[in-house]
Parts: sequence; structure tokens; C-alpha cells
Amino acid sequence: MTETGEASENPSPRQVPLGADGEDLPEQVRVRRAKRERLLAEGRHPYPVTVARTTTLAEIRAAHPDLSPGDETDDVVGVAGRVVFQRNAGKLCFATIQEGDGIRLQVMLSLAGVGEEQLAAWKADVDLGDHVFVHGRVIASKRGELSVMADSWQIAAKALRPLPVLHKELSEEGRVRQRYVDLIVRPAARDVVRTRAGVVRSLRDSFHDRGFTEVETPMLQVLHGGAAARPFRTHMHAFDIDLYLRIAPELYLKRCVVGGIEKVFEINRNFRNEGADSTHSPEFAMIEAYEAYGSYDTVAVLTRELVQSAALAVHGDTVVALSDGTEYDFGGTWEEITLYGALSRAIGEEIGPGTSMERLSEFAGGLGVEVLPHYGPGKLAEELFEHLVVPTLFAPTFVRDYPEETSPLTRSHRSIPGVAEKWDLYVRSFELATGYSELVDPVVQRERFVAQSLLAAKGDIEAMRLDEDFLRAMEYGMPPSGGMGMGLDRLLMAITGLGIRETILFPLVKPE
RNA sequence: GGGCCUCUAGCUCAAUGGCAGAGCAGCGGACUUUUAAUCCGCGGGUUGUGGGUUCGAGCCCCACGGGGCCCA
Repeated sequence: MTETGEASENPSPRQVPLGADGEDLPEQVRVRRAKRERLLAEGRHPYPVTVARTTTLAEIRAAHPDLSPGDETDDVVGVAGRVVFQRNAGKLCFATIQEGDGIRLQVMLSLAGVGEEQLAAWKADVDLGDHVFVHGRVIASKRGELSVMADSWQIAAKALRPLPVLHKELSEEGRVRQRYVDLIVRPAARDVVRTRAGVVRSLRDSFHDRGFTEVETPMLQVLHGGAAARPFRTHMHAFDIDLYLRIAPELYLKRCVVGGIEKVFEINRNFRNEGADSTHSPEFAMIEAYEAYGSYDTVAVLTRELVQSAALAVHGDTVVALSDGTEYDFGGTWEEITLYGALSRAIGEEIGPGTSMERLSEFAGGLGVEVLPHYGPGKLAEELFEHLVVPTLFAPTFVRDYPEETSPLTRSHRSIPGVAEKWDLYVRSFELATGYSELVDPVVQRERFVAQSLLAAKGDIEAMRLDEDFLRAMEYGMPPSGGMGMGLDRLLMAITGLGIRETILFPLVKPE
């Protein structure tokens, strides 16, 4: 690590490492570095190993809920926190300190309490943003503010950069690039972290309650599979082979089901080498689950219950408050439509798996939907659906029975020719989850992979590759199964209304 | 990939083509009950980078880079 601050190759003026030549540093950083040096010179360490903290600020607030103005207690405590406000009068100094979860408490330092030397040192050494330790009695100030009246104090950790203005929001770029600062100054940023943790815990609880087993499957894969997406590629030197970061765990979770882990789930990261915008991140967390002797109907119920439980866990209600101030209702059972049925209603003409490429292309032309060379009628119908119907899907809606052509890992519908037993779940017009009756016939699966290879040859960079080991596993016999996948970041977006960059703690940003 | 907007002090933002400013933060001083403390005084800028037009550019033009929004 570069604690001593080696200069990087091309430091921008805003991000000069603190160990670099002092001349280029902002004035306030120079001042704080000088204070650090002075503390060291005086033998008062700016970064002590530890301080004698006895209680948290939250515990003090809980223990003394109703002191009257001017009350003093015999409760002697050692507290620590980051200084977020300072009000220094001549012989009496006030500061508001904040601990990690945002709880704040006032500390007071008086001439009578700490003596002339320590009071002068406080005024000279403490800056906004410093971590300080204060020892003293719990009191209420004359204005009734719960406080610790110091008998001694100590720097717990000196901050060398000034905090941003606490009364204005950081710019969006600042929030994302320096999330640690965002977390210090913006309570909503901390709330998102807790909400996300609550959702993940709720999901695991829901799975465990239903007898599912959690597994972790490879992220580095020799072949990428389980979804249609462009992968990240890397190289393993020991074997001298190219590897891919996984785009989905599906083919490994199915191997688990073959092996007898009949109810299995994974919550983990996927990587897709595509653009980044308000609903897409190159790395994103995914929930995937498989259930032997289930179908796309049983996993639809599972998915609804997962989402409803998560909403209950973080909002206490299936009607959730979104960040824009509106409410959204996840309650009850959810609407189900079929892809071809909804598309036919939108177009005003019966469309089905048998509708010709020519006819579909006519509609596409009229709507300005681009037809790429590798599109078949199924893919084009799906594109038309996304263009015409998806924007109207506000309430939670299961869209069922997708074209076989675009669903190479899904079994054909038990009674309707040309479509597969697959649904997508839409919430506020974005895709939240997908579910299948899994294709378990290894011969048909091989045929589907071969068809995908032909698409790849025609230039579809998202087409799937043939995975012989996966097919071998299928040939040992996979029980009839239902499977579902849901984006965790999107689930957060769905139940909070936030953008994906707010739900991910450290989203990828271009280097400065 | 295309279009539009944006980048100014540590932070958030101003500034008809004509002396680069404010609030908070900082530095010096006053103040023993403050709550974004107050009062007096003072510093702080390669206006994203590089070109160009102009007597004169933060502002106009071009290129590049970062960010945002919309479209594909």
C-alpha cells in the first residue's frame, strides 16, 4: 500500500497523494498535515492504537432519554466519534460528534473541566472530520442538549482532508467516486447499505425456510454459458488458457441438481461486458434458484414470495415507498399475460409463433424497430413486444410463454407448439426476474446449442457456446425442474426506486 | 455508436467577451451554554487538458478527457 504516499504517474491536481511535495496541496490539506506533524513532535500521537471508549453514542442516548436542561449525572463515559460541527467560544467549546451509523452527540470542553492547556490544544488541533475521544460526565446543556462534559480528550484519528459542506448534497460524480465521503455526510447513503443487507438476509431466510441449499459455483469458467451476453475474458498463466468471467451460474447450478442438490440457490456476482447505464452495471449480483420437480409455475410463486418478503423486511409492508415519493404495491397475486397474446392485442392482429418473418418485419419497419441479420421470427417478436408492450407494464406482471427460438435452455411448452415454458417478471417496465421449466432432455439440449452456434457464426456475439461437460451431466439424468433468476441490484431498485448506481456501493467508474 | 447538457476555491455554486466572486470550510482575533453558533479581520484559483479567434476568453470556435440525460 502507498501509505507513505508515493506519487502516482500522473496525479490530477485534485487527487495528489498526500505524501507528494507539499507545494501542490490545497491549503487546508497543508494545514492539517502541519497539525499532524506538530502532534507527533509533541508526543501526542495523531493515530493512537486505541482509545478508552466505554460506550457508544447510541447507548448514551438510550440511557438518558429525558434529562432536563442543566441536569448533571454521575455517568462517567469515554466516547469517540467524528467531529461534524464545531462551536468554539472562548472558554467553552462545543462539538457535535458522529459515530458510524450516523448517531450524533454533543461534547463540551470547558476551561474548568479540562484546564487551559487542553482547551487550547483542542482549539488548535481539532478540525472538522477528525475522530476524537472525549472522557467525562453525561450532562444536559443549559439548552437541554444531551452532552458529555469533558475532563480530558484525545485525538483518535486525524483527518487530513476537509469534509465537504454538510448542508449540500455532493455532486453525483462525487458521491460515486468517493462513496466513503458520501457515507459520512449523507444518511440516505447509509440507509441504502442497510436496506441492501436486509434484502439479502430476507432472501436467504426465504430460501432456507423452503429447504433450499446455498452453493457457490465458479466465477472463472472455461466456457461462459447460461445466458445470452458478451463475456469478459481473462488469461490463466499456470495452464496457459483463456478463461471467462461467468455471465450466469445456471449451467453449474443444474449440475448441482443432477447431483442431487434438488433445491439449490446462489446469490453472487455475474459479469457482462456491455454498457453501463441507469439499469445496467458490468458486474451485478444475481439470485438464481432451481427446484427439482418444480416448473415455471412453482418458481413464479417462489419469486413473488421472495420479493414480497424482501419488501416486508425493509418496509414492513408490501406497499413500498419509492425514492421519488410515490408508492408501489407488490401485494396480492400478480398479473399474468402471454407474450404473443399481449403482442397481438398491441398490434391489433393475431401474432403467434407461426407468424412469418416477412409479416413481423413489416410491423418492425412501421415502428422503427431495427431488424438485425441474425434475428429469427421469435427474436423479432420479442423485440416488438419490448417496444410495444413493456413500456405499459407498470404493476408486477409475469409475461409467459416466450418463443422457443430465444430460450435455448427452456423446455418447450407442454401443449402450445413453438413457445417455451418461460416467463419474465416486469416491474415498472423493467425486467426484474425470469423463470423456466428447465430443459432436461440432453438430446434436445444439444440441438439447441448447435442452433446457437449457427447464430454465433452469423455474428451474434451473445449466442451461447456448446458445453460438452454440461451435456454430459444432463446425460446422467436431471429431474424435471423449475428455475428462476433475479437481479439483486434490480430488486433493490424495484423496492426503493433508486438507480442502479445508488444500490451498488462501489459502482465501476472510469478512472480519473 | 449518435444527439444534447455539463466541468470555476477543499465542498456547493455565481460571474453581458472587459478587475474571477459568494456561502460553508480554512487562517488570525473576541467570546463559559452553543445547535449549520455569532462578531471583526485575512488568505485561498493553471476556470478539466491542448489548440484557435480576439486589443482582450471562465464566456466564442476546434480537438481530447471526465460526468449526466436522451436515443440506438
